[in-house]
Parts: sequence; C-alpha cells; structure tokens
Amino acid sequence: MTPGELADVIGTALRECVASGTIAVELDQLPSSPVVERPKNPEHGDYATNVAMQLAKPAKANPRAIAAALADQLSGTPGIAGVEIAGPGFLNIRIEAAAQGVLAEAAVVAGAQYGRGDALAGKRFNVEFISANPTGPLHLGHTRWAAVGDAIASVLSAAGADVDREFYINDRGVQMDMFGASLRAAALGLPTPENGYRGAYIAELAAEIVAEDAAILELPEDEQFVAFREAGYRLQLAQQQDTLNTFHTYFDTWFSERSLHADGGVERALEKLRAQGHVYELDGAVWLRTTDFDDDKDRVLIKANGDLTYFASDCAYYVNKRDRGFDTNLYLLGADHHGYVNRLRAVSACAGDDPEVAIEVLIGQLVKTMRDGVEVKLSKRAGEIVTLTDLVDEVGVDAARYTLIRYPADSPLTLDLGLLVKRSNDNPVYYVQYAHARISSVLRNAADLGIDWRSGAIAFDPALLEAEREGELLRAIADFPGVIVGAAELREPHRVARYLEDLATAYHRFYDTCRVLPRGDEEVEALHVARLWLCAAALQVLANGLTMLGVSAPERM
RNA sequence: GCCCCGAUAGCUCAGUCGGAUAGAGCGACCCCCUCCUAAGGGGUAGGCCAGCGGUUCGAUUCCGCUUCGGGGCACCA
Repeated sequence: MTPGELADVIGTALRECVASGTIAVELDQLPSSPVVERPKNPEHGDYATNVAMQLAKPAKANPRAIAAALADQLSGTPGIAGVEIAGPGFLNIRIEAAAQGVLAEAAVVAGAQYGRGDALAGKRFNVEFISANPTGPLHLGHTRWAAVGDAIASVLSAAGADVDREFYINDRGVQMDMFGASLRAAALGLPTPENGYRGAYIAELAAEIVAEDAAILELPEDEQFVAFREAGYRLQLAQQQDTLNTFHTYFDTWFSERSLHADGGVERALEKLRAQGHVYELDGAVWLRTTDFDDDKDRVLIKANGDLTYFASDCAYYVNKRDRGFDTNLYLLGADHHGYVNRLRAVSACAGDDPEVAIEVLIGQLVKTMRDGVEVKLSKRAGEIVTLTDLVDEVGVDAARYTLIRYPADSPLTLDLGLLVKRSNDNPVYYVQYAHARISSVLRNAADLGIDWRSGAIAFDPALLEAEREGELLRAIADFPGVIVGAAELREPHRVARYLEDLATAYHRFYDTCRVLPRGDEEVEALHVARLWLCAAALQVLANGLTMLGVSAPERM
C-alpha cells in the first residue's frame, strides 16, 4: 500500500463516517486527499494523518473524538493492522506486512515505469534553459541549468506532462558582431577591439577558422568580418552542442533568434501586440506599454534609428512559443536576469494571455567554485573561464550533474572541486550509486548460486517481509511516486536526489541486518526469495531515480 | 531609492500544503567485518531555526517590520 492508496482509503472512511453521522461535517468540507505522512518516530506507526485535527473546527468537536470515529471506521480495513489515536488527535496507522510487501513485486514488474504517473497528463511544457550566446564556451552558470533544467524536464515528463527542451540561440545583434570582430582581430594579429572577447579560446578559434579556409585572409574587410563571425558561430555552436552531449543534456529544439526575423515572426508578434492595444510611439521609437501589467517602465521595441531591440525578439519568441501550442513556458534564468521576470510576464499579458499560467520563470542563484578554500573566479573578459568542460574533466559527468541537482536552484551554491572528486560520503553521488552497485552485486551472487528467484519455483510471499528494516525499505520504495509528483509540481528535482539518498540509507540499513542470500549449505527458503524481490525493487527505484537525474546507475564500482 | 533571493549544528546544507522529541553528510569522539563490496552500519557530543511583533489549538514553516549577506534595476545583448 502506497501513501497515495492509504490516503484514498482514509478518504473513503471519512465519507462513510459523514454518511453515518459519526463526524458532523458536510461532505464538501472533507479534504480532497487527506494528508498522510511518515512519522519521524517509529513508535508513531507506519503512517499518520492529522485530518481529525483539521476537521475539529468545522465539526465543532474534539479532535480526539473525530479521530476515534475515524479509527473505528478504519480498523478492520484490509491491509491495515492497527490504528491508534495519539497526542492532540493524530491517527497513527500500521500497515500489515503483506500489504506493504506486495509493493516489492509491483515495483519489479513495473520496471522503468515504476514511479511514473499521470498527475500532469495533458499539459504541454516548453522548458527553455541555458540559451547561451554562441560566442564562447559554456561556463559554470550554464552548467547548473544544464543539469537542473534537464532534470526538471525529466521530472515533469515522469509526472505525465508533454515536455519540450529548448535552447534559444542568441545569434543576432551586437554581441555577435563583436565576436566576429574579435576573431578577425585575433587572426590578423590586431589588438582586441574595445569590449571585445578575449581569452585563449578566441585565438584558438581564429586559428581553426584560418586553418579551415586560408582564403578568408584575402577577403575585403567587411566581407572578412562577416566570414569570421559566421565561421565562429558555426564552430562555437557545434562545440556547445558537443559539450552538452557529453554532459548528457539533449534538446528537442535549438531555436535561432535569426529565424524569428527571417520568417517574419517579429512583425507578426508586433501586429498581435498592436491589436491588443499596448503599443505606442514616442520620441521616434516604438514602445510596448508593459506598465499596464506591473512592469516598472515601458520597453522599447523599435529604436528611434529603426533597429529592433533585443526585447522585440523576446516578444516574438514568446508569441512563437504560444503559437506552437505550449500551455506553460518555463524560463530558467540566472540571477543576473531576474529583472526580466516582470517584463516577460507583462509581455504575456500584453499578448492577451494569463501570465500566471503561460509564463513561469525560475531564477537560479550563482554558483561559486572553491578549490582548497580559495575561490576560483570566472570572468569571460579576462579569459579565465571555469567551463562546463573543465568541470566535467575534473570531476566527471555523474558527480557534476548530481551535485548541481542536489540543491534547490534558488539557493546560492558553492562547489568545492576538491571535495567533488572524493569517492566517499562527502560526495552523496557515490553513496547512492554504491547502493545500486551493492544490490547489483547481491543479485549477481544469487545468480551464481543458481537461485532463480523470479521463476516462481518458490513463490514470492509478501507477508515474510515483516522485519522493521524491511518495512522501512518498503515504505521508502512506496514514497517514490509521490516524490516525483512533488518534484514536478514544485519544479524541484533536488527532491528526487534527496529521496534517493534516503532510499540508499534504507537499503544499507536493511542490508546490515537482513541477510539476503543463504550461507554455506543452507537451503534456499521463501524468505531468501522474498528478500531478493525486495532487493530487485530497491534496485529498480534507484535506477529509475538516477536515470531521471541523468546520472548513471553502475552495476559495479 | 526600488526590486529579487537568502539567514537552520563548528562546516556544507535538507526540511510543498502549519503538527508530535527540528534532520543529513562532513568534522570530533566511541563501537561493529569467520557473512552478499567497510565506498557500509550503530552510537555520543553539537541548535535562542538571525531579531521583534502578528495570525491560531499549535509557527522553522504563513504575514509585517528590523538587522546582516548575495544579486539586479539600459533605445546593452
């Protein structure tokens, strides 16, 4: 029995109490789904609910009296071993071993599907993240979202949503021109332009461009500058894509800003905004009246000199996403972009949408890196960049991804590079992966002993899993579907990581006291088989969770 | 000046929807390998949940103010 199933059972019991008059409230005053929690103290049972206290006020009754009525109704329900009233009106519930044990088989049978659900079925999400300028390597700020954004998308998808991962390529505007000018200068040995891009990667890129096509050096200056810009764009974008592939982050759509301008998307968006009545002209420029919707100042769409602003692209891009049918557009941005939030929401409102639904902006706080207690600075201008590639080279994909996902994105994060490479408990990724490897090892050893636990020769008997730590492990396994729904609804994949750590602990504790395999010449008994099912279930959940985070689930370490 | 985020153990941090004795890892100290990986398990010590008010049966959690950190406020991209 999972917490969700127990909540349903309690809900049914509550309705029966109301029908028979033992709890004096209206049916619509009952919670849609009663809160079922795992008490910290094992003496308080396997699960507890506070629903009696919540109903005390509407029922104008003592919470303990309500709890007593509910307890009467619940006791005798199949699968429930005992119900106790405690404290101010908590109801502590114990589940029969067999009712919990069946979950081991269910999880194994469901396989990769175990934990997936339909809580968000029918909802279409566009998850846009990283969206770096193609003018340099991906750095640490991008890396956080590369891991967390991907995990958010995975978690939404596991909760049943229809999800597209999207990377917006800022391939237009003065930064691109500056990039081209910087590459040309580097190739010709000229000084870097003012505010231009510096760093070793510019020189390397310039050399690569010349090596590909030496004729570029013979072009007239204006053509040459464009040629460097375009070649640099192509190479830099390819390098970013390559980097993200090695980081196991894959996008459904690479969306070019240029394409918005090429196919008239900007004009169409302007028309749409104009039709909604929020566009006006002042001082020769064209403005969007975002102050109609809580922005602190209006924004320019077309400058007095006729150039389109970057903001015009933003508007067009938003309209484009809506035209593609996404209900909710997630923007995963760095803390330095938080000024964007009101603006984007205002754009949504100006386009006639409800920004509460159509726009969701998640702000990721900065990532600092330390090594041996000293901060490692990242500064693109100075050319000292901590890149995604650097991080992966140093600590590996699994440790990098897991560590970045493990914390809520809205809390500032300090990575200690020295700690990340340690293969110990300082590093929770190894703790979780080790649990997976340890179970794999047990199952391998079972096979070596000739035990075919799945064959049915000895039937799986869920009632045998009655030890305290077997119950703890089963309840941890039962929590997984609920954790996914919570992580998806709150856009907080770190909950999955923290859950996996708890699950790993539950397994290690089980392993410490419950012998799985027969020793020496012991016969294979039903308890061994039942425990192997439990091991296989834990293995499956660990694998499903790690996969969702983009972290490997090794069979050996 | 205005806006966003944060403040929980010595350190790094968990703790949706308010609940019982506030948790984990690391660090410190003490135990446990004739047994499936000790990359593990058990235990001890360590807290004014930044401060002050409010809401209520009950607040680390919700609201307000204050203090201290971090970030942001372009006809830049």
